[in-house]
Amino acid sequence: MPDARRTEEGEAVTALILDVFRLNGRLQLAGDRLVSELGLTSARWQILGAIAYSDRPESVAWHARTMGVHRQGVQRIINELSKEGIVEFQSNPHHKRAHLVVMTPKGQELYEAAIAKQVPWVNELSEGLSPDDIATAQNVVDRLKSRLEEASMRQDQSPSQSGRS
Amino acid sequence: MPDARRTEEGEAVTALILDVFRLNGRLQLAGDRLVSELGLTSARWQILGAIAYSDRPESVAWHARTMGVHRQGVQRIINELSKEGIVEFQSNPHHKRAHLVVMTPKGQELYEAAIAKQVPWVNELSEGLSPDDIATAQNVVDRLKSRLEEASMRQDQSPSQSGRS
DNA sequence: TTTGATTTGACAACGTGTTGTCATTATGTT
DNA sequence: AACATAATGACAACACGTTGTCAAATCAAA
Repeated sequence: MPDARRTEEGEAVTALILDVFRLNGRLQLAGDRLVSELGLTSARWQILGAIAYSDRPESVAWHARTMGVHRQGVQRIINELSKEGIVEFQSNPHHKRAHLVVMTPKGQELYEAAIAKQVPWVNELSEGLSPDDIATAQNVVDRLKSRLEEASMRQDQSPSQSGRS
Repeated sequence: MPDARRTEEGEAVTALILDVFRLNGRLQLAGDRLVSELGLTSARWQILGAIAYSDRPESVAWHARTMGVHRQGVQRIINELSKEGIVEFQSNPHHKRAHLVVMTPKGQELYEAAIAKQVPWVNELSEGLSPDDIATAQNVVDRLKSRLEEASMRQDQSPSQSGRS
C-alpha cells in the first residue's frame, strides 16, 4: 500500500472534485433552462459553439476530438441539427465521406440568440466575485484537466503495461 | 437590452464554466476507469458515498434531495445495487413505503476498496498544487453552485412571475 | 498496384439522468 | 372522521453520452 492516506492537497482536491460534480449538474440545468425556449439544449449549444469557434468548416470527427468527447455523440446531435436546418454539410474535396459541418443562417441566428441570453445571465451569476479568484480557480481546474488528459493518453497508448516492476 | 457585453467577471466565469465542463467529463472518465474492475461506476460510487456519509439510514428520496438530483435516477441505481446485494432496504417504522437504504457488508467492502484506489490516485493528481489555490478554487466553485441553487429555487417557487416591472 | 492500417460515418446496445404520470401512503385541515 | 395536499416509489419515454461493430474511404508501405 503506497499511500494509505490523502495528502493535504489530495484532501483539498477531493473536496473540490465533489463540488465540481455538483456545479456541473447545476450548470447543465441552468443552461438547459436558458436556451430551452430556443429549441436548444446544453449539448446542442456546446456543439454550435465548437462550430462557431472553428476557423474553417471541419468534420464531425474533428469537432469531437477537439471537444474531448466521442464521435458518435456529436454525430447524433449534428444529424438532428441538420434535419432541423440548423447546420448543414458541405462536400469535402479532400474526403468523400467526411463532410464538413457549417451553420446555416438560421443556425447562426440561434447561436447569437443563445449568447444574448447567456451574457446577462453570466453577468449576474458572477457579480461581485473577485476576478483574481476566478482566474485562480480556472487555473486549478485547467491544470487538473490537463493532468487527467495526459494520464488518459498514457493509459490509451500503453495498455500492455500490466506487469509491475 | 440590459447588458450587451459581458463584464470582466462574466468573461472570466464563462471561461471557467467551459473548463468545468471539460474537467467534469475527464473526472467521470477517470472515475469510471478507477472503479470499473470493482463492478462500480462513477454514479454508483457517488451514491454509495452518500449512503456512507449519512449519519443514519435514509430513504431514496432523501438521498436524492441531498445530492441535488432527481429521485428517479437514484431509485433506479439503488434498485440495481439492491439486486446485487450491495445495499439493502430496512423497513421504516415511520413510513410504510419509504424504506431506508443501508449498505450490506459486501457494499461496505466495495466502498472501502474504491476509496483505497482513490487515495493514491488523487494524491498523484494533486501533487504540487498549492493548497491555497485549491481552496480558492473550491470557494469560487461552491459560491457559483450556491447561487445557481438559489436561482433555481426562486424559479421553482414562483413560476407565475412572468410579467416584468 | 496491392496490401494493411487508419479514419470516418452509420448503427445498435447500454448506462445515466430528466420529465411526466400514476397509485399508495403520510400529513395537515376542517 | 373526512377530505385535500404532499411525499414516495414504480413505471415509461426521452436526451445524452459511451462502447462496440461494421463498411466505406483514405493513406502509407511494400
